[in-house]
Amino acid sequence: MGRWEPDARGRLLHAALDLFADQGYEATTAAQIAAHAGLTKTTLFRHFADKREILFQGQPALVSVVASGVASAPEEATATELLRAGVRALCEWHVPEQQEIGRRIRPLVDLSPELQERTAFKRSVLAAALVEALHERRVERRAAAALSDVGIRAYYDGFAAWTDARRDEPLWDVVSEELIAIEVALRSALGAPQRLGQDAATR
Amino acid sequence: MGRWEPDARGRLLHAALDLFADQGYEATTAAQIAAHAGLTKTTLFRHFADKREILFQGQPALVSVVASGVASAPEEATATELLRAGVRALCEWHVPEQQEIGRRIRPLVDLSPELQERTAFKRSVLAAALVEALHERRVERRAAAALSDVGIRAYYDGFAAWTDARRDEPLWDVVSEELIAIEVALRSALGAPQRLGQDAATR
DNA sequence: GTCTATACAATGATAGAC
DNA sequence: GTCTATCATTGTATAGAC
Repeated sequence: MGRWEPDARGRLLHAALDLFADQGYEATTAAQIAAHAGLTKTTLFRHFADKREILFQGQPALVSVVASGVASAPEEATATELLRAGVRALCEWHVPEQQEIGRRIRPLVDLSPELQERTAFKRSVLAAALVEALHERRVERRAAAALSDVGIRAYYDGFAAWTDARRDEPLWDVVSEELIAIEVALRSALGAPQRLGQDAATR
Repeated sequence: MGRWEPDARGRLLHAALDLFADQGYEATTAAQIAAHAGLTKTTLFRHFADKREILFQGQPALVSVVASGVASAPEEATATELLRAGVRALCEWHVPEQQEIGRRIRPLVDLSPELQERTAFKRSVLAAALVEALHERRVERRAAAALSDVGIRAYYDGFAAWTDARRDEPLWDVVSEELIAIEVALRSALGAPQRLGQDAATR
């Protein structure tokens, strides 16, 4: 044991979640968060580049997770199989504790444009990493880009559904279903043109 | 004529572009920009919510542009036709002058995480608006979401190609080609599974 | 190697005068 | 619509403490 309480980052995260829930994101100052974690503002900014990053800690790792997920797929994998491998790796990186954290973060993001901005940025960085990974496995550029959008959407929408669900279903189960559903919907929308407003299932 | 030079927003934009090109985005203060436009910092922030927004002025309009583009498509339009109508409306909203402005903004964004963040946010807001518009035209939720991603990607990538090109081709021509190319690539990737690493065109 | 104290520049908000 | 002035907060930089 060192001279300081351990896990400064974790304490800052929980202090932030508590204070944000009480006062809202904007009304809470960095100094307040630091104080609640038994630290000073200076130390907070030694651990996190900015106030928002407290809530997104760990996410930088996702870029390499998705990359190695795709890279380690079987040699003979098709483009959609490579996509599944990448998205699956993302899902398996998450530990059950993040279900609870995600549940607490969501309403904060919904109320704060600043947090929405950071979310959108992280998503775009992750999507770009997935495009690169697919392209390196010889998926053509445009296909890689479009498939990446599909996979990232399944991941985010699936993650939201997962944090909402009380059951402790694995994240990948939820996202995998979402991914398949999107692929089906897209194939049908892009395929033989169908008139809308009719129930396609009845034909 | 009033007491002030007209078009404060336009003057601020060009002052910002000049100073950013010289000193970089971060090294340029809001006060400097305001001074170069013959204004004060206070007035700058009356016109723009923050420093970044100087470069993105006008873009809030795109949300309603894409919505009415989709809404005013023919009754019998298919999902992909609705998508094209929305993206086309976006393209036709842009005036040729924005080709030059886009050319000057891009390198700034490439160097500034802060601007990348704002870009990603605008993109996500636009994509969400497109999803809503498609859904209101009875495109199923997941198909609307995935098609929106395709359309927004075509729009952004096409816009980048358009600003790079010296020719004065209409933006929609560039984006339309991109959109079709993505649809083709995606249909092929999602369709009959194909092994990679072979040239599909030679079969 | 992590924490703290202090000082500092810049953003962005606010109140009141012209 | 613009200006002056003041202000809290973010985030940085530096120096040193344990």
